[in-house]
Order: sequence, then structure tokens, then C-alpha cells
Amino acid sequence: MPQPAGGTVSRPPTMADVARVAGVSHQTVSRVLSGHPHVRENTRADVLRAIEELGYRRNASARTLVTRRTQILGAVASESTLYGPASTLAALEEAARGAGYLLATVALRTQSRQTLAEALEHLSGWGVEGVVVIVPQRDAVAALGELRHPLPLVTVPGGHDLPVPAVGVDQRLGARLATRHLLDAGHRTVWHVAGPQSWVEGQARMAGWRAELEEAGAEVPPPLVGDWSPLSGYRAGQELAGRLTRRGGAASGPDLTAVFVANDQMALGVLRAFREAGVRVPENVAVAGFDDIPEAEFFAPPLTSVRQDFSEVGRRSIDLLLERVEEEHRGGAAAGPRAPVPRHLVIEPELVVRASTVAPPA
Amino acid sequence: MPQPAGGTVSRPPTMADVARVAGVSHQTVSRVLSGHPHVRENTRADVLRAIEELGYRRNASARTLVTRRTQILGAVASESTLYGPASTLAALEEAARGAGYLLATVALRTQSRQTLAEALEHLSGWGVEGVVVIVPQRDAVAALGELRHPLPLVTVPGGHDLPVPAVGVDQRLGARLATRHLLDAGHRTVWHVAGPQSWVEGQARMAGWRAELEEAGAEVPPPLVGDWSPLSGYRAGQELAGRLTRRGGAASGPDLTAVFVANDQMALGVLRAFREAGVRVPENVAVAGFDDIPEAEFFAPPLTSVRQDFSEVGRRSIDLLLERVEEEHRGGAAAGPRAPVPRHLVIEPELVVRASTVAPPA
DNA sequence: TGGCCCTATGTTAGCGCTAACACTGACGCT
DNA sequence: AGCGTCAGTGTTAGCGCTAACATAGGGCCA
Repeated sequence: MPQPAGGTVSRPPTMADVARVAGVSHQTVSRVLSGHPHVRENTRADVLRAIEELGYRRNASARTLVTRRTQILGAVASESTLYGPASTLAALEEAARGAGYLLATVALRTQSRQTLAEALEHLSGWGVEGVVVIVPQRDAVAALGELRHPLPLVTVPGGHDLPVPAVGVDQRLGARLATRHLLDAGHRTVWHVAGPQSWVEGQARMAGWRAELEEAGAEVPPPLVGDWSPLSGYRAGQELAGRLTRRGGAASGPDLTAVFVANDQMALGVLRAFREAGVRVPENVAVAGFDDIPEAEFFAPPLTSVRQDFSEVGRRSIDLLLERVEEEHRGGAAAGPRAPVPRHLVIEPELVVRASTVAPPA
Repeated sequence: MPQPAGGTVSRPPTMADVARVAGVSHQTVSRVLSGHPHVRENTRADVLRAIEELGYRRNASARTLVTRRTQILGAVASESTLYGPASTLAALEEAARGAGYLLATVALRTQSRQTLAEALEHLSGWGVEGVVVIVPQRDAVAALGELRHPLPLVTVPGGHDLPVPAVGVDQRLGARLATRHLLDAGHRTVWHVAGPQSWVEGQARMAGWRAELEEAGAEVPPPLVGDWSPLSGYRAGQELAGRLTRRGGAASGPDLTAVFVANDQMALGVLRAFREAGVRVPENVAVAGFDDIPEAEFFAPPLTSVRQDFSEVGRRSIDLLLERVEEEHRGGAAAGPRAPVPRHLVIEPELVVRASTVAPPA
């Protein structure tokens, strides 16, 4: 790689330096760099050679100052160590980079109105052109709704009625797929270990489960509610195992032969509780999870789960956000009528069937 | 929140606008914003009121153009969906934000010389002042060593001899803690299911395990090598279980009563293989892991593991990086002798003892 | 041959900010 | 009274770039 010429370690070269070396004006250099059409082939080559020779790189701030475009997008997330958000974040970055944008992230411990406002404030301090907000909790969605920040936003997941475009995996559908799979396997009904109802996904998964049961005319057992953690799944598993063992009881409720657990972590806890109680999976009870985390394949037994394509979610979110950003710049200040219906993109989930719901061939 | 005055939706207000409203020069506004000492209290109040009234926000690009400081740091990571990197990334962001910097991330699928160079190139396109590179693999470290990029860098983890400062948890120590814990419990020796030796951590954990055994005068069994995944742990577990069951064999090697597994995911696989083979944990064999992922507590049985404080790693990395950045700006172009010895910060890990290594009270 | 358009390039004027210096008046010293 | 000092403020000159306009010369037509 060519080094800046000369012995003195000085300022990085500017467009004017390149112009001098190439024997043209700085404007011509700018034209070459911007791919402007009316530049002679010879001139273009001279300029490119000079750029190479000096190791010139265009100054982003100067460019931003006049174009009013930072080419920076933001992402705000919480629980970013969980598989879903982390995957989404990575996909978001890749997509942003592919589109020529830098992605600045903000990792929040909790998403309150205050912290969300601070995050957006922080990001707009650097002039980000738009932000993807990963808001897994309903409170956070509500908090976001109260903000009315002028920045173009996209939320992940969707499923809310905010005037903000969104992208997300169809949680209801995922829950229906898992539930239907269990009903199809001959179970009279399906129990549910739900996620926290304060989460968008927790609520949607429960709704999907309930809808599928009702549609099938199956009895709807009372759902147990966990907090996504293996421990809460373990507790729910103990509760369920208890119902199975004191079998004489009249108050035991509907047939307990199948359980749909709202995420794989909790399913891990359920499996453990069942094992301890001597409940065999899938012979006594079939268990399905949600998320298809990489470990799910190696649970004992391997877990049937609903797979979400987070990469797709990331890509689509950036597409949607850039659409909004372009709109903002074209429509500009003289804005016509607001985009009438914010688009909600829905990605379809996929059911992955494993041994936890299918009895091994005898 | 006050809106920009007037009906026309126009450009955001500038310092000049604030100056006009406050009845001072734009320079005085700048002085107020920069906390310059020689400003009368009255004047400062006038300016702040005008800023509030107009909803003024300083333009970062214009500021950067003259100060040559973007106040942006970068982070490059791969496998960013794993618990460790994801936690580090989140901690990095929080620390950067606390120090008044924006954090831009790049998520790589693989870290080759090429992709690392592209990532740094991408980040320097926006003038980041420094970059934290999360390089878990030895190849990546080597690739990084060949780059000689002018950007201030810090790597996570350390344990290399590159002329680059680093921060990391002491992996050797962690491995020794786990191994010593097992020896102290009365086991004659400890087997090891290692991580890929292409990884910095995989190698260091094996080295720590071996060193501890040798120091104790214990026999060193042949290590089994996995790839961090539960499946590879499962395979290793089957191999180990096989040695236990065909107990007559003379070639079975040293006593197999304790296993130190290089991460918790693989330990999950080992536990499953043992369970299937009828090997009881910890009664027949004690098992310890590494990382202390949140799920470790809910494995069957709960897993003894080595906890790493990733938040601390993140904070220290930013501290170190900013030190380097400041140095760069003070020393400037007329640079004196390079910083002689790049600092390596080492964070101590902590052993968390659970049921997988301690027989329950009879 | 004059007028026109079209290509290829140069010149000029900022974008919004900070750094450097210039200025003013109050104060205190000799 | 004359002078230096210093707090408090204004004026000026860029930072490196792009947009808008200006200019020069060649080809084409009537």
C-alpha cells in the first residue's frame, strides 16, 4: 500500500493535493470520485493515479457538512446477548454496510421512555439518518409511541399499531404451526408454557396457540407463564409433572400429553423437570419450543422448535429504513401528506420437527 | 419539548441563529457550549435560553471538520451471537457512550486478513478514532498482525505478542481454577474436552489445565478436542463414556473420574452423552465447564463453571483505547518514540461451584 | 460563417463550526 | 495620569468538500 510521499508526517492529503498532483482542479477530483459522467477517460486515470499515489481518502465530515448526509444508521437494542437480538443486530450491520452505511449501536439495559429517548438523542447527536429499534417488550413499544422523535424509525418486531413501519417474524403463525403439529400428531389438546405477557412475542405466541386450539375445537388448558429463563421453565415443568403424577385428582384439567413452550430456554427447563419426575419425552408428553437456538438440536431429546430467520429480518429492516430515509430526503421539508400506512413486513417462520414431539420408531 | 419557531419547516437552527436570538456573537455561543471559562453568567443564561427556545443542536460534522475529532469508536467482531462476544460488545457500547463516544460496530462472518482489512477500511471511512477488535481466533490475530493499520487498536482477548494493547480474562487461570477445584475434591487426575486449538481461548484453557496437572504431579490424560458446539461435546462425551464402560481394557488410560470441558455448550453435550450411557454426574464423573452462560445453572445437573466478567472487559478496553487515542492526539504527527510496551490488561475469572462437581449430601 | 448545443473543465461560494487574534473597558499598580 | 493586565466579547479565517454557475472549445446545422 503506497504511503504518503515525503518524510514529514503531516496532515492527510486533501482533494486539493490530489488535484495538484493530477494537474486538474479539485472539482474534477470530486467529479471522478462521485462518478460524474462528463470526465474524460484520460483525466479520470490521472486523478485515480494521483489518489493512489497519495493514499488519498475523502473526508467524510466535509462531505457531510455540505450534503447533509452522514451515511450513518443507528440500532437500539436491549437484551442484546440473547440469540434473537444478537442475530438481528449482526444482520442489520451487514445489510447497512452493504448499502454503504455505517451502523452505530446502542445497547440498553432496559427500555423505558427515558432510556429510549436518551438513546435516540445520543444517536442524533451524530446525525444518524435513521434508526432501527429492537423493542421486544410491550412497555417499550408504548414508550416509543410517546416519543414522537423526528428521526425515521423502523421497529423490530412489529405487531403494534404505532405509526412506525416494522419488520418481524410472524409469531402467531409460528405458535400455530407448533400447536397444529402437536394436534396433528393425535394429541387431544396442547398445554402452553408462555413467555412474559409483557413481551410482544410472549403475547403473540400465546394468542397463536389459543387461536389454533379454538379453531380445532380443542379444550384450552390454563397457560403457565414463565419469564423466558430456564429456571421459570423448570418451575412450570414441575407444576405440569405434578399434575401428571397425582393422576387420581379430578381437578387435573385437560389431557396433558403435549406442551408448547414459548421459547427454547424454558423448554430446556421443562425437559429437566420432566426427566427428574420420570416423565418421558416424547413417550409420555411431547414438547415443542420456539426460536430454534443452535443448542436446541442437542437437548435431551432434541427439541422440535420454530425457526426464525433473523438475517432476513435484518435485511428487510434496513431496506425499509432506507426507503423511509430516501423519502425524507426527496420529500424534504416541504413534505406532502405523510406516508398513509406505515408498512409492516412479516417474515414466515418454519417448524423444525425433532425427537421431542415424535416417538422414535419402535 | 420546544419546537423550532415559525410555521415554515426549514433547516435546523445554526449557531448563528442562536447568536441572533441571544444577542451575542456565534463565538460566544460556541464558548458556552464548550464550557469556556470567560463567559459572564448573564450571557451564558441568555445563550442557554436561546438554545432551548430554538431547539438548537450542535452540528457534529462542522465540529469534526475543524477539530479533527469524530468522537466515534469502532468495534469489529465475529461470532457475535455467542454469549461472550455479544456481552463484550454491549459493554463496549455502554462504556463508549459513557465517555461521550458513538460506537460503530462491524459484524464479520469470518475474520481473514481480507475481511479484517475491509472492516477497518470501512470504519476509517467515517473517521473512527480507534477500534476494539474482538479476535477470538489465532488466525485472526495473525491476520491482524500483518495489517499495520494506522488506527489506534485494542484487541480482545489478549494473550498474543502483537504490538497492540489488549484486554482479556485470564483463561489459563480460569482453567487452573477449575482443574485445581477437581483435584482438591480428591480426583487423581482430570480429563479435558478442549476447544479448537485454533482459538486463543481454546489453547489457553488447555495450557492452563495441563500446567495445573503437571504442577500437581498428576498424570496428564490425552485431551479430546471439540469445536465449542454441543454436538462436539456430545461426541467427546460418548468417547469418554466408552472408556468407562469397557472397564476391563488395559488401554483405558488414567482414572476417569473428572472432566474439565472448555466451554459450557460442549459440557451440555458431555452431560447428555453421559446420561445416555448411564454415567452419573457427579457420582461417577465430575464435570466442570467454562463461561458460566446463564443456562449453566439449569443444566442437569447444574454445571460448575468459570465465570468471566465481560462488562469489565468492555470497560477496560474502552479505557485503554481512549488512552491510545489521546496519546495519538497529544503526541500528534511529531510523534516521539512509540509507546514502548503495549499494555495487556488481565481480568481475573471466578469459579462458580455447582452440583456437577459436588456430590449431593447423602 | 454564425449560432447553437453539448462536453469537459475551472471558479466561486458556501455548509456550520472552532481557533486565533483583536478589541473594549474595568481595575490596580506605580 | 499612564500603563499593564485580564475578563469578556467580537471579527476573521479557514477546516475539506460539493453545488451552482462560468468558461472554453469542438461539432453540427442552416
